[in-house]
Amino acid sequence: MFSFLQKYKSVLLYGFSLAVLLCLLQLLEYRLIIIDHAFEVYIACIAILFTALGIWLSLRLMKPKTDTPLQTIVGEKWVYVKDEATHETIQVNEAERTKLGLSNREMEVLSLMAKGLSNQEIADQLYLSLNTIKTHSSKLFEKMEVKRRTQAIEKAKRLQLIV
Amino acid sequence: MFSFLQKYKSVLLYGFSLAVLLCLLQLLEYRLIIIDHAFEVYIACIAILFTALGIWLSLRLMKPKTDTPLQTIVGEKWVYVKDEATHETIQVNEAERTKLGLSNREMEVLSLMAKGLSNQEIADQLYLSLNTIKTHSSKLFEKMEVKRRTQAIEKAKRLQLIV
DNA sequence: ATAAGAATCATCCTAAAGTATGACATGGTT
DNA sequence: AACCATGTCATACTTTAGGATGATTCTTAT
Repeated sequence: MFSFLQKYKSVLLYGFSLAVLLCLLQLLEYRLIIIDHAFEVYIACIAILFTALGIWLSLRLMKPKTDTPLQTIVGEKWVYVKDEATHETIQVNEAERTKLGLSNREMEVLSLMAKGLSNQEIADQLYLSLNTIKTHSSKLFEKMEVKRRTQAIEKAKRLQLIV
Repeated sequence: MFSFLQKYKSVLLYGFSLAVLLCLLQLLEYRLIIIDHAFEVYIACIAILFTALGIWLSLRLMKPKTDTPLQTIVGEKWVYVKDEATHETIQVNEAERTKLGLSNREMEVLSLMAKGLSNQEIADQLYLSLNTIKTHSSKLFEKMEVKRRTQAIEKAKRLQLIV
């Protein structure tokens, strides 16, 4: 019963406000029926009002589909980590990281990837060989079950492995 | 004069149909005023009609030109999304978009890139040639002043061009 | 009516990314 | 001591990405 109300609350609200509006119109009707010439004005008012209602309604009904975010995760462990590059504390989803079994270096490479660096640039930044970065990224993709660095970035951001 | 008609033809059309509708209502009015009890029905008809008009109007005015049909977007799972330009995928930060001068197709390609798709997958998705996607992405990088797709994704997310 | 931009596709070429495999060193675990 | 995960690097190879340029069609704006 409660969930029913929850689910259809918007519909009920629309219905209710429509009813109220109609009641108001009824009231107006008896007031205006005396003034014979005001009829057209009355009709015009109704027309405008309900046009507006229609617009409002459609705008309302269009929106709700968009605000369904991907991550509404509850009850997970969050860890605060200091970022060497920017010295900012960043939130990382440690649970997902251990689940995927990503090592420190792999995380480091991943976050630099997400910043848009090429493998060569990552190698320069970490004072490593290009081949090493390739190895890391290959293992990374394997563990994350993705094929490309762009997929890795997308998944990492979605799982809040990186920020 | 002709271009004026061309430009505002939709507005004029709306105005014209509204006028016709009102004339019809006027006609109905004189017919129904005799049947005293049908007044409420009359009002209800008007209300429904104009609500519908409002909905129709707002739908029309919301999406003027983008006639991109139903799209299938690949990720880890297959999701069917109706891309209407105003919703989730495109046009989050319109100001930045126009500042960079990104076209509709470029935005579309950009958002699919950010989902982790390869150029070939994007081409398949949009029923376009691989070469076309390459052209789009090249122009995209030029306009965004980046060198790689990962940089484009990073910048696009930072500027909220995409979600 | 013409110019401009958007969208499409092609070819040729280079750079970067990604795969596969092997090797070696190190630090912690059993 | 033997084992294992991690990290490092290399070679060889395939695939994908990206740049440069040109051409065509279609819509839109001046």
